[in-house]
Amino acid sequence: MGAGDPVASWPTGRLLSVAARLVEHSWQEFLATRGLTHAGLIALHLLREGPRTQRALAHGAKVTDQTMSRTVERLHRAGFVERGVDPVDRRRMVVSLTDEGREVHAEALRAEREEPEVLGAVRDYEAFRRQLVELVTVLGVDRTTSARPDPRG
Amino acid sequence: MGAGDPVASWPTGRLLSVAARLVEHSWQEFLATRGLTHAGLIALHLLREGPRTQRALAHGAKVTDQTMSRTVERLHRAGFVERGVDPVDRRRMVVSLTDEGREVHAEALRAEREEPEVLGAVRDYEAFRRQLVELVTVLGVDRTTSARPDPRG
DNA sequence: TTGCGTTGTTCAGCGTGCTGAATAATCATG
DNA sequence: CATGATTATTCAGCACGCTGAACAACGCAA
Repeated sequence: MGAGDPVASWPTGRLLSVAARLVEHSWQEFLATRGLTHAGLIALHLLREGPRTQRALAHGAKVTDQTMSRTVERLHRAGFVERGVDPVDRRRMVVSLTDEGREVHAEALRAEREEPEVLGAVRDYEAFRRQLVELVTVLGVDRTTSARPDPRG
Repeated sequence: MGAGDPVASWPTGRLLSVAARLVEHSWQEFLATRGLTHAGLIALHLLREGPRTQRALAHGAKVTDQTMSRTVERLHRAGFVERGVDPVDRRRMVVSLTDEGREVHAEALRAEREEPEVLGAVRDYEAFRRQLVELVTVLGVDRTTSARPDPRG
């Protein structure tokens, strides 16, 4: 029994963090058996409508460029994405899905739809999600390397 | 502008994870200037009513023993906790707050109360928190090393 | 063309989570 | 008392987030 700790007294950030871990944990088996990870899955998701640069992926996933760099590298090692230098701007890496990547992402979407079992714990699930989306949208305006508040003096 | 990524289509686990990061990020300055971290703060919080073993802390924080081991080690290095071997059971490490630890925790509590600015993004904040608490409570029954579902045959 | 600021990616290093495995102390048994 | 299982902690190693810094390619201006 999980006794003795009044979770209700935790700061919201910690609640979110623990909730995230617990929910993502329920995906571990699915992901592990496919050689995929949470971070990778979001990148795949962002690539579903066509190739993107790493920076675009980082921005879309709301992580830093550095983090996305490693995520893409991992996805590439696993064979889920292809990377190539953008001929127009050779600084850029253009990332695109492989067939395997597209396949595993489709499978994840299916599993996602079929397994909301875990979230049965939440009463008004839709409202809860809306609030999360709102929070992420408002706070997550920028999560890139250059996160200066005011570039102009 | 945070454009081009329909956050609303993300899986809930990822939404939680990003929300957690964004909210915790808003605490970074406070924590960094005190040589404290998110993980450490929860441990301090759990110690406010007296000494605890590391395992108890891990259980309370819903992390593994291994993770708590490092967290406590860091807190100790920073001078916020004292560790000692339990004379009754010499396997156990008994962790207790130092004066500095108690002080910084009190300060954090104050700051927490004064700065819900960030969460202004959430409409029904109290309901949101209740849902989080519920989620964590239901899913987070056990997060220890020994996570066998049913010890009895 | 040279020079310099900007941009896109990567490297280094740290904190926090995990799993698996080692170690040490305790408990339970013979 | 020896033996083995359990318990509490730690070590090793990985994933994923961050910051700071390095680097190459681009863009613009002199």
